[in-house]
Amino acid sequence: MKPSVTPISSRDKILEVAEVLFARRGYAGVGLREVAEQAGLGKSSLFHHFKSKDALYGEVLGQVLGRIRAVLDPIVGSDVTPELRLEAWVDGLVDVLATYPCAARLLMRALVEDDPFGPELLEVNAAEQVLAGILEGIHGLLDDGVRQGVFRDMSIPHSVQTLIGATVYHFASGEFGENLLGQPLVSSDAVRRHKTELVRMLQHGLLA
Amino acid sequence: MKPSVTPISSRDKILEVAEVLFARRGYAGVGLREVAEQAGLGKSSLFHHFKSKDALYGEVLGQVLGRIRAVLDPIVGSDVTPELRLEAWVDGLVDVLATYPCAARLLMRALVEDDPFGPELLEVNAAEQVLAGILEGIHGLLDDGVRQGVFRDMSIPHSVQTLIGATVYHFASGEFGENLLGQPLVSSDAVRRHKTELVRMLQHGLLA
DNA sequence: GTCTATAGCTAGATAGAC
DNA sequence: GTCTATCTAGCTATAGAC
Repeated sequence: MKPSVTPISSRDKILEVAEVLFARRGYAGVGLREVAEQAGLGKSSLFHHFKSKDALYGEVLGQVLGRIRAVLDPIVGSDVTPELRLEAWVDGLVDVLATYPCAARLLMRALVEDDPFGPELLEVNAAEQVLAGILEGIHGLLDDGVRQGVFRDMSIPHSVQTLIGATVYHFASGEFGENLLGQPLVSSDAVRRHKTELVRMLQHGLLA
Repeated sequence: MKPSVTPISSRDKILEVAEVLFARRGYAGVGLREVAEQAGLGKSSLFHHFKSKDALYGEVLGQVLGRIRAVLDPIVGSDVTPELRLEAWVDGLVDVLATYPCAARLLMRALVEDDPFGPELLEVNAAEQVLAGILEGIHGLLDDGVRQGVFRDMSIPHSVQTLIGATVYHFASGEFGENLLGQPLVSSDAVRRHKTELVRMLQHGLLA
């Protein structure tokens, strides 16, 4: 019998704990000592797997963005009306953000940074590319809808911003959001509710 | 003749530069050495005006939240329909975020923190109170609208989150948002457009 | 691939002269 | 109210033994 928990490589373990820590306290708020401790390694051993803190951060970000893109790409490429595609896009994004609770915070932190992705670094540029792909997808989706007359005329960039804000921020809001809601952000009830509210807002606004 | 630029106290100068730096790089990303330099003081002199970095951060946050609340409180207390009040609320919030470009970033960073406001500290608790007041205002506004039948039935906390995300995130998105829009976030054109898009979304959603 | 040791620097905060 | 000097502790990163 194989062990029920597959042992993972040190590299993956580092990525795993770094993801949690960067999400919780941001790039500058995390020291590699703590990452190493939680990964069960000496601090210096990190540098065997990642050549710098920036590189580690870039890989963490790229990994998270990759998971998101893997969910959204099939949706924007699917063969249904823009209206249904948008609904599925929101549904998929909310699901993936609720599934990986670090994702929203990492992404929100990155988007709010001055220089969104840090230095000119291989790992970092890769992450940027993935994000660009995601944006292209939702931009194209909205554009389709407008050109087919399904969506009203709109400023697509502003609507993309609104979509990001309404979805990513919500799951990035941590304790604050949970206090507001009175329940965990990722509880199945809260997730369902949030989807409903978003879709209704996108379809008909707030008016009765 | 008095000088055209009123000289400000060291204390105010410190708050001024700290606001910019905390907004740009977050609490952990800013060192007091840099704050002191930009304020034209030695590092130790900061501790004469603020007893710790936490206290300085708390005051910066409280000041910014105070400015926002000063704009929104009269609006939620005004004597018009919930629909018009919500429109004015969005209008006012967007204006104040566009007027003080640090505000959105500081606020978004604070909301995404684990522990939204840091340690149990006098200055920090004050900031929390101001935020609580702002939230109470918008909550009451939405509640009024629902009870009067002007707004559809909704989860008010989720809608508050969506409103925060759609407004605060947008102005906190810095370079990323400007690249997406192709123009400065706070240009009068972009601000006008964003207001229009938000109000239309809140009123009628995206559908044609 | 992991370790100890350490370099070189910066952090927040304090003491005490002026 | 501002300064210099200093403390302790943290940081990223490297060198080199095992």
